[in-house]
Amino acid sequence: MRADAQRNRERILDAAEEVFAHRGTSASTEEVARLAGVAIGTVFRHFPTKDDLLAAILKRLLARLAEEAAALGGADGLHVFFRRLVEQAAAKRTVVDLAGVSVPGAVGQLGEAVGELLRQAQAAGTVRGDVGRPEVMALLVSVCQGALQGGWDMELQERTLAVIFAGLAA
Amino acid sequence: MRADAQRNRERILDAAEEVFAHRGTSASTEEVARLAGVAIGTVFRHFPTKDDLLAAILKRLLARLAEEAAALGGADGLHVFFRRLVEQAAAKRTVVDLAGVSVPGAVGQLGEAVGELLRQAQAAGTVRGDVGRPEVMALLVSVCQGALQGGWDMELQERTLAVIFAGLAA
DNA sequence: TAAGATAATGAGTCGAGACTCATTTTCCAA
DNA sequence: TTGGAAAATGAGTCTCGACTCATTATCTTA
Repeated sequence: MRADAQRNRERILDAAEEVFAHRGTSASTEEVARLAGVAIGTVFRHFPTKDDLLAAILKRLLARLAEEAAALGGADGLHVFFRRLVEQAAAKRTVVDLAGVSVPGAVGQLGEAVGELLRQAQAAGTVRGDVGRPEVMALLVSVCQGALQGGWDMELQERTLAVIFAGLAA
Repeated sequence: MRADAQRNRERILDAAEEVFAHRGTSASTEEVARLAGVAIGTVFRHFPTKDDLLAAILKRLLARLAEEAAALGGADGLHVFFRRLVEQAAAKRTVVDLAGVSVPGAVGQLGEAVGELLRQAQAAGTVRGDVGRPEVMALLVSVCQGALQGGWDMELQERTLAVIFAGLAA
């Protein structure tokens, strides 16, 4: 791959992440191109359809989250991760909007990391033993969606998470 | 209002609810007209913009939910309502998609009804006293969103709600 | 029942945004 | 350097869906 192509690909991904985070996935490809400082044709050379572009940034986002999750651990790693995700969701739209797009494997990777956080929390006695990974993932997704939608303030976020943490607690 | 106009208005609302529930709010007005057995111009005579149509069915939906909530009560009325909402969300998309549209008053009405359910549950000792209406509403919205997105099966739904109920429990 | 008001019709306008491609520019290997 | 392959450009095409309006049909009241 030529050097300029590589560079532009990165720029486009960065711009897309920014634009879609603020305006939602219905923002136009044109706008992404403008922010990336690139012609629209260039965007479509790298990502033949808009969905390809969305899938690419979703993959990046999920990988990044999985990495973050993997870096945490201990008794309250799961709690920290929960809180962090919700904060991101409230600020940006991307992760949440993207649920329609499918990126084989990427979700699984995040699931693994969350599963590990859950295991550690259970080992530390912070979380009940009979809670499974699926419902933790479901709760994560739900709360992100809710936070995005409702535009929660800090207090509401705390109170809502408090209920969920209480439900998870041993 | 002429009799035919009244009849068509109802047909359009019913059709819109059906169409948007299945295909999401991005379904075309054309399709609503087709299902209602009416020309597209008729839809726009009754609802000048698509948003007006969306607002109208949202208002109906919220009123219906508020009514349902008001009809419940007792120690586990809140739990029943939770479960019912989540089931609806998993089957239809409308309520959830519509979060962008605003219908002054309608949400407040639902909030009242849920607040009453919460009060009764707390009086019966089924729910902790320090839980407030805002976080209950937030949880409701979140779980509906999550269920819609994730296409939860029965088991996942139960397990997820179990965590939340445990968090609410006294 | 007939006139006039109200409503329905649906082909057509308009704008937006995804995507194309002939042309021009940039890179890089020899 | 330079030739040719790879990439970028951006005006233009195409589709889709919201919305309009001149015309036709239907209701209702006197």
